[in-house]
Amino acid sequence: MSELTITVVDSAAPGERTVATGTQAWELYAERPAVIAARVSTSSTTDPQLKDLSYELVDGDRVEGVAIDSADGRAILRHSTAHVMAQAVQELFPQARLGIGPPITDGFYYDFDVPEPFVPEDLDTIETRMRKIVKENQKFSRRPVSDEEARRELADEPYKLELIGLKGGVDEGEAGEGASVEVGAGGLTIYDNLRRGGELAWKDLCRGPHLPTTKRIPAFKLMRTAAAYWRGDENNVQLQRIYGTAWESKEALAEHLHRLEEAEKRDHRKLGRELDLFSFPDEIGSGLAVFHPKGGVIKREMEDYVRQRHIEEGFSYVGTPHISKEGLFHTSGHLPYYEDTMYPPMEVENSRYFLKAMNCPMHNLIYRSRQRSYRDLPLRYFEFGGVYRYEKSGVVHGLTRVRGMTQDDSHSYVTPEGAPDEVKHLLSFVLGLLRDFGLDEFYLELSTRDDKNKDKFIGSDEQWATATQMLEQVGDETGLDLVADPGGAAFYGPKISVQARDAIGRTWQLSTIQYDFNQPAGFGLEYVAADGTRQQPVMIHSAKFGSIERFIGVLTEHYAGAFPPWLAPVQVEGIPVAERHLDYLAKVAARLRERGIRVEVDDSDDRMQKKIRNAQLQKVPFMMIAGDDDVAAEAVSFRYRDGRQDNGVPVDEAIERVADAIARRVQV
RNA sequence: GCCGCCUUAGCUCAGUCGGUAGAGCGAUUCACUCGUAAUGAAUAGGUCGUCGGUUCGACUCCGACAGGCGGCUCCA
Repeated sequence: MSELTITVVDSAAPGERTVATGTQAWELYAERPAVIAARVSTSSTTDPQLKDLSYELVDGDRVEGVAIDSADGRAILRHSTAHVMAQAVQELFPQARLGIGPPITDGFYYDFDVPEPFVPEDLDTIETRMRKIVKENQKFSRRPVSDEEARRELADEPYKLELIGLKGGVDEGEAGEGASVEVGAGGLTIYDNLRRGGELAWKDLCRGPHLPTTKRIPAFKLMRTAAAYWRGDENNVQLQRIYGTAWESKEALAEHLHRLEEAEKRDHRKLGRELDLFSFPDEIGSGLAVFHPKGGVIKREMEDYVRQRHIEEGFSYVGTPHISKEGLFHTSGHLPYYEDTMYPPMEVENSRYFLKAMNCPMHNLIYRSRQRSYRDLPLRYFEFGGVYRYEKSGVVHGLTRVRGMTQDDSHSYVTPEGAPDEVKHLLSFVLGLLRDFGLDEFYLELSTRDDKNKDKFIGSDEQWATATQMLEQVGDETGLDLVADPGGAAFYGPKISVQARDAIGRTWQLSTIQYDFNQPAGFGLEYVAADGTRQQPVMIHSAKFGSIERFIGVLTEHYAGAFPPWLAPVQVEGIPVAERHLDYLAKVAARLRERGIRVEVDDSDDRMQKKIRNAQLQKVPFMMIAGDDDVAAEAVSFRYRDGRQDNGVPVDEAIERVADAIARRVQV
């Protein structure tokens, strides 16, 4: 039994004191957890319930209490729940062999090798068994073992044996955030689940830490099953994975499930149908979006604004075709890397044509169409380029992962010395644009070359180092968090990408700024420098939204379909109280239309309450209602999406109010 | 691409043991003319995803394909 010291933070008498050591401490902890006032957050110390839920963090021989509602605490809770699940699975399916079972964001999973995949009913059975194990209050008992002992004890677990062989090299935490649950690093440990009286119920090779006992799991639920490749490699066998979630209280679990429901309500695929924005007809093909009139409005408004902003920032709007002979993609260097993600080529008059998957090669040809001087630089091209990528069938997802998309693609050609300024300029431009669309929480990601697989990337060590360093510096200057993404670079150069957080806290990779020293070489791009010599420009790729389709999907979820007025497909819905007010509203609507405002008047024979409901469900920002009182006063009555009302607003003022909200691009 | 699940009216979904189908919403028509989230009635609407197989008979069982969903892998 390892040495154990329990330290206590007493809120009444500040300072730590040791209350027990060794076996005595273990017993004290297991039997009377509430006695141990653990090191919990200020808000929790007054809550006896939370105190009771605090648990130990095993770090060598030292034990500290940690609040169960902290990030670390939840990770340990979830990992412990994963153990309980694995125990339940092995009790019910003795043939099941164990993979790994780490905590992830909001939950946990455990992988199993089973003869038959789990069916939904199995989850219920497993969950029931888990509740029994929790109720039994089994003790998680840590036991350091030698390699040999571990091999002997886990002889039936081939995957665990493989992990032992990789001691120190496998990190279960890799699969998600939260506690890093390394197997091995400092010698192996086995966790025994002991029933009352010390009878061994189950064991697992694991570094821990865990809760003291299973009863300390307050609330959990199994979510779904899925297949996953062993150790994440598609050449390996697929194991059956069960996902679950666990929380510090029943309430927290309920809140989590509620959040999932809310997220589901804003799913752009659902809203896209309900708001009649877009569809994916089977007849056209997977991942190929069709925009309906209302989605078309959003797309057009977006594109118009984005085009205007690019022109203001010194870009020239260009246009290029959707297909090209294959030679172009050889010149650019793309073909060997991406042929399997391009649609198969078509043969025409002895040439092979590809649907383009990127626009840069064509922009390079515009650059090369005449001689360029250093005085011309930076030269900036921009277009909405339709590109097609033959994504694997299993990855297509609504508008966020499609096979045909419109990239807001731009390329800046600069002198090598001018590159840092250009990147800086692009970065601030991008962030400004995203803010215009209501996104204002960001962090940056710096994607660099994978130094272990240098052959996957073109260019010299020095080129990569210089470019990477430059991007890093510019990224740092924004003051935003800069997260490293080793190996995530394009084959032609490193990139900075902007990750934006949406209204419910999810992050999306949107803009990318990519440094490219390779395509200019491949295309033989040059400019005449001040000294008359020919020099090679640097090319900087940038997409502000990645793709228009994807961004519309993200915005739909961000706004939950309630687009700000300037983007709303219908900006004003005219609702007559009775049929006799229709003519009056039609005249008001005509005046709105003169101002370029998108207005509809509901002339159906529904009751006004129903019309309001319909407009509300369509998330129209302004409902303009007119009845006898309004007609008499030459006024209208507003109802907004949040239910606010504003009665008897004079027509002139009402029109200005709507026009103003649209012009200012604000949310209402 | 891989694993599992799913596909019935425009939408959301029922459909028992293999004997060719139902509801609500929506649509259409009629009546009602109403002050801030659903007025009432009637009518229409289906090769049960597609193709093939088993069967006297297939929405139902089997297979292939297409599309979708959840993951894995991938994401220039």
